[in-house]
Amino acid sequence: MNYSRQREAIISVLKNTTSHPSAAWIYDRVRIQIPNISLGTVYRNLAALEKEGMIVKVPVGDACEHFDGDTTPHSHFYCKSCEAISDIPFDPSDALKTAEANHGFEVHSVTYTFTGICKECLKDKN
Amino acid sequence: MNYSRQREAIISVLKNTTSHPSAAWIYDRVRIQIPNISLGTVYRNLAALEKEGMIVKVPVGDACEHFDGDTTPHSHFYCKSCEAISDIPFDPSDALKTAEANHGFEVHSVTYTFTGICKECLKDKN
DNA sequence: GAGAAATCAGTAATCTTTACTAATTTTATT
DNA sequence: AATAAAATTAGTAAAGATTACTGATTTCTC
Repeated sequence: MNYSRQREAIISVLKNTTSHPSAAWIYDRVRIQIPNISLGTVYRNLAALEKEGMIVKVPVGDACEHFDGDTTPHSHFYCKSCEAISDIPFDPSDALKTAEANHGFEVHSVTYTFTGICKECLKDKN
Repeated sequence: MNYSRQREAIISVLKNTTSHPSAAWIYDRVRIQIPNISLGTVYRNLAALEKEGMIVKVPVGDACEHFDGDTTPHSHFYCKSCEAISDIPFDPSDALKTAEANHGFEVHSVTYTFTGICKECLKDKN
């Protein structure tokens, strides 16, 4: 993989947020530095980085894909109300070993997603 | 929610497969019974059934959404090679309790997705 | 059976993502 | 530093998934 300024900027955006952003959000951020970057470039690089294991996809079941620059073992919480994705320090790696041992799969990653209503949104309801 | 023949057919398709199908797949199946059903009807009913908790979304990070008629606690394995989604009898409900207790979220569901290469695809490689 | 509410079929529109192409940038080599 | 091959990009077009809309049909309640 050759160097590119665009890819560096995308990595930098992803490594400096905990918001698990979509491609569109990343595009908006990167455009501050590189105003004429193409949305296709963002998508292409996100796919390449995911393939290399440098970033992680976080599918939560809303309209679009989300990405995470933090590849250490942890879990996610998706709020159905405000649609935010937050981290939960829950290491799923034990389950990974169990799955490989019991089912014969070659497991590359485990995504553990909790869905519900977050603390802030619960507050707003009362 | 009023009765509709279309919704019954959709539920029936979902309850009689373990393949975690997409809306398009469900549409094709239901059309055998109801040839002029509309794709929009399938989407609308899937959303309504999911809201009611009668079915479950299974986001795996491919192009489209998948659905599961089995709402009992279990987990999923997504094969990156053949793109099949299979069940794993891994009950995530303990983790749910942990998340609620430690983080104050109101957790509605937990999605535990393993991603990798399934047994059959591993066989094909050799 | 009649009226109100819910649902539907069919179509159009929207949104996300991918594909394509000619131009630019990077890398390796001299 | 100049050069050629390979990788990457911007910009645009196309594809695919999902939602929105409208007038007609079906379901429910009385």
